[in-house]
Amino acid sequence: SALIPAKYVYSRLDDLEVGTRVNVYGVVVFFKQPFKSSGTDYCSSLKITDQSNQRIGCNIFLSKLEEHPKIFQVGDIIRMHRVKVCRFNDSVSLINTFGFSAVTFDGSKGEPVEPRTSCQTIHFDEEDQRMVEQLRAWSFNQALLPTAPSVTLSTVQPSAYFDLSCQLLAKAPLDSSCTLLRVWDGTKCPHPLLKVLVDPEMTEGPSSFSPEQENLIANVLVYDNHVEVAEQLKPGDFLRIYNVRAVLGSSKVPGLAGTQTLEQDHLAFHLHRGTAYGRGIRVLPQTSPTVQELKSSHTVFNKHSFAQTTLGSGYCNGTFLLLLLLRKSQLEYCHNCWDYETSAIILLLFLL
DNA sequence: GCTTAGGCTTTG
Repeated sequence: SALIPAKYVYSRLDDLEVGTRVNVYGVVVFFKQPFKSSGTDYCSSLKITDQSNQRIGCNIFLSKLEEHPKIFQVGDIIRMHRVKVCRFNDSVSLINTFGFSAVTFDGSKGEPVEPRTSCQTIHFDEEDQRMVEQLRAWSFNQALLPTAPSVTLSTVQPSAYFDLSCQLLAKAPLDSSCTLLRVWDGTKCPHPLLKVLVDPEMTEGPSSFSPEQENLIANVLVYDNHVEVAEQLKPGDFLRIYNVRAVLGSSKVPGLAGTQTLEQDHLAFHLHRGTAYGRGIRVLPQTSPTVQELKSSHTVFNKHSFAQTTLGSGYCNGTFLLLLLLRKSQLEYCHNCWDYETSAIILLLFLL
């Protein structure tokens, strides 16, 4: 009867028989955010392991992005129902089949066991609770979770590849294959940050910020396949940008008909084309520990909250810009500097 | 309509 709850049996990863359809639990040791395949679906590519120490590759094809497993970092735990065991070359891999479902969990010992899923009605019982806790304990002993503190704008080393957790403030397409994401994480980068000149008309979100804010904002250039993902992002979103590269030195920036000059010795951030090394962008939910941490440990999100920096309309907008302009002119009078940003503010004042 | 990808020796 449909009223009898399903009892799921989970296969160990060293006990997968090619051709069968199984349910599995595993710790994520590698993953790519869903990307467009050359077929009709998005593909999530990941590798998992369990107490058997086998490492099994999985490919999940689903047309709807929201149905893909919500994997945020290596060490996350994933449960998959109805995957087919395949053989590719000489190794066993898993692929989703009809009725597939995936649920993920934070992999840290002691964290509450909260299933992450887009599905409203998931099966989750005491056995699942136990499975997650056992995998967490095992994974902790195997040191499968990243232990080093995450890299921030204040600790990033030039020429490093790293995962950046941040808030998106504004974005602008620079050309057909490159989009600028203006982000901050609440920390101050010790290196001067690359400035990018963009057409305010093309910018989503504020097109200028106070000088104090500008000092905290990193410009991330995302290329090719990431442009499409960037289009879906909204200013205010919390993001993790995977395998972003910090580049110190001169940077050629596309846009404004190629007029942007090289800026020497500024730190630029690039998300290169492709999905190698897990390159990609993910929106983090408000409930994620990372977002909670960003909000609580860095007062910048409260002091200069996004709502306050977002330009409204009419009178308030004009007042905000006027104050911004006055503050800018005070700050810059001694430098005898009247930059593009100031000109843009004046232009906007006239338009309002 | 029943494939798609099958990490990875990055770099505008």
